[in-house]
Amino acid sequence: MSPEKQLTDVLRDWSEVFMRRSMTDFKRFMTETGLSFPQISVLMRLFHSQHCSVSDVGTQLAVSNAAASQLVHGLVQMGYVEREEDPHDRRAKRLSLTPAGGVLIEQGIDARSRWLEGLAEALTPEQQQMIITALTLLTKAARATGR
Amino acid sequence: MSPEKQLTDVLRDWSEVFMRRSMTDFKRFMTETGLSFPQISVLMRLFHSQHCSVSDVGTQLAVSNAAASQLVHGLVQMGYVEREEDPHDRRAKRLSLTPAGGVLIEQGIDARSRWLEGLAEALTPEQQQMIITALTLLTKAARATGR
DNA sequence: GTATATAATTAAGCTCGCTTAACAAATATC
DNA sequence: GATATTTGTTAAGCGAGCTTAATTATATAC
Repeated sequence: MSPEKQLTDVLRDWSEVFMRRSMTDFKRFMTETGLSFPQISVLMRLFHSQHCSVSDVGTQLAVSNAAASQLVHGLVQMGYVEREEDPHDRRAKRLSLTPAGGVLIEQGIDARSRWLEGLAEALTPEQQQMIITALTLLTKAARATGR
Repeated sequence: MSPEKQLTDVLRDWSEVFMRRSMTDFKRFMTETGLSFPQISVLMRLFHSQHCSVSDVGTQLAVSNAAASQLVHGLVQMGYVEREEDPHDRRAKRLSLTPAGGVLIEQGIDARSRWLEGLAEALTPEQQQMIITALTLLTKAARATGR
């Protein structure tokens, strides 16, 4: 078997395990928090880049501004998101997570981290080192090919 | 920085890149096929284990049997799923993908494979070899810790 | 200064997928 | 063989999220 084929295979294998785990984790997170997929998407977006606008959110979720606005409205009422006027453009709103919103998303991230830590524990230091090097390469390559 | 911490960090980094890519790919797949998230979930389930029942589908998607039945009904009408009587229990139906349904899901899988292949090409043979070894270890560890 | 474009919101209406409840048919249980 | 359980389906109704269209307020272009 060619190395390329072999690599694609192990990548696909790993993807499958990883995706399955992620999906079940995500579903659990949804039921635990009572939030929907689009709602969590918005919170994640704000977690990674604070102070974006309503239209930014709409663009990223590929929905209309109206839908984004409604979504944000709900999250504001739940106390997870704050809206404030953009000082440079008073038409626009700068969105950000409230402390409660931040805590919520961090809890989701922590859950995954714990799984990853458990994974690390199951490996010898040499194996860990190799995986660190390998994943660093892989991530770099993925970022380079990403749009 | 401890190796465990370092490993968790690179894993998280990789997760982020991988998840972002997967999400956008999945969304594109949804719009291209015109299928919803639950519909695709059903097809995926049938792709990985043919001949399961309606209640199996409901259990896996964590919805009622009624919802599963309706979902399946729609997919049958679209020509992606077949229902046939279970020979051992005439109450139950054995579900399976039609050829059209199989082709559809394979297209989705192929799209991801092409991305992974692109990744492989960007690496030297030595790097590829190391990643193969590393990911094999990681997948094995992940399967072991999986519930 | 007037006209046009942009940011966000609101309202009305639609589709989906979910639920519960009622039901039919086949199977298990006793 | 009578009763209870399981499997799947249908009907009615609900809520979430999307769309388009209309509205308001601000910013930009000429």
